[in-house]
Amino acid sequence: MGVKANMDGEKRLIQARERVIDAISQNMHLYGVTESVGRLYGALYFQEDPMTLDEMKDELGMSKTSMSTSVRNLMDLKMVDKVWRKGVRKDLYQAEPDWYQTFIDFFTIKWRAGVNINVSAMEKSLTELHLLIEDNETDERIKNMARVDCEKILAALEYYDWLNRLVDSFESGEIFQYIPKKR
Amino acid sequence: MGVKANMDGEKRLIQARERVIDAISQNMHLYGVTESVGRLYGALYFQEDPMTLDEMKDELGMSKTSMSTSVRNLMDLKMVDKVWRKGVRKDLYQAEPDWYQTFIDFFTIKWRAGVNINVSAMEKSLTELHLLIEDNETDERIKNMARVDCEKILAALEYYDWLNRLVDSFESGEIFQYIPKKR
DNA sequence: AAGTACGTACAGAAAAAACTGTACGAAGTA
DNA sequence: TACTTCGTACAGTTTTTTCTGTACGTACTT
Repeated sequence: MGVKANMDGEKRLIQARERVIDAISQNMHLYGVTESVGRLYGALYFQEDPMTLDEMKDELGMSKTSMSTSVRNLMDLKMVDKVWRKGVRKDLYQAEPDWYQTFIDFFTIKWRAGVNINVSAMEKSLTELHLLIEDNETDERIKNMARVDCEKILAALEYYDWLNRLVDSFESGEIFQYIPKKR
Repeated sequence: MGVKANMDGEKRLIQARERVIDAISQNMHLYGVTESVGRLYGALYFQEDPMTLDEMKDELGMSKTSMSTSVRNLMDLKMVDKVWRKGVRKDLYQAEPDWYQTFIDFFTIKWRAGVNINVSAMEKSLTELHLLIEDNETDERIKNMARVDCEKILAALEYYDWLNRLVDSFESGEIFQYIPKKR
């Protein structure tokens, strides 16, 4: 078997990987993750061993600084873990291989953040609107607008309660009772 | 009741709205939607009547061009509908008020797009990897790597099948059997 | 048919973000 | 203790995205 054939085989392998990595990063980009960060996750996913920052930098042809921030980004999303290996001084990172878990972590993190932002703002505004409605000084027209706004906010809060319960069922794995992993 | 009190009431109302609108736009920003687009959705949500592009432009203090593209953006996400009103020549837009539906549309659109991107890339690469494995010319080391990659891709495809079924349960409303709207 | 209002394509300007290189602190090594 | 190695904070640059103004096609009005 010639060297040429090997080279070719390796090239074909890399190309097949690259296509999938591109798709992964495009996909992640849909949810506001940089394509570079997505490619890094893809590279880590296919890499057999955990990688150091320097290896990532060589693999993606980017600066070490970028690798540092990108990998931290992925860690925040729980898509990558730092691993320890005896005798290795550098930090090692590996991709979380369980995509079910990755999906759940990714969205529960974001959804909970969103719920928190919105619920606290809405509760605060709701209180203010009630004060406004109960205030005798308030113009009747304004009162009516405030009442409508209260209704809208209450409807939204009800939805956020639902979203919270959805997230709970993701986190607890209860969702897999309803939508099983394997058909 | 003095004019001053009215003004004040209106200001308080607007402030309460503004806080919620900010939270909404921050939230939407988490998923890669521009903050301006988010604020526009928020404005439409609280506006009692459907709005024209010119009204939006005045409300947000931005160009009409931006309103045109932003509102189209929101329509693509099914967060805003164009409505028709007798005798009104301008296009009118209103926010979809049902947040359950908005949530479902938003994520099913994105998830389906992601599934399609990834599944087609993975199937193509999977075929190529199988050819590589079956090719006698291929170096054994490469074959082994290809086998590992195949496993990873198959695991991912299984996950995408699950995601597709999850999306189905969102679209059909079946999810509300498991996670009911009201407690 | 001429005039006006409306929405959007497009090119360029402004703003935001992603990325890099330098510098430095922490932690290991000799 | 002096010397490396490593990771990241930060400032500045590059790239990308967002936003605006102009211009034009369509459709309504007179």
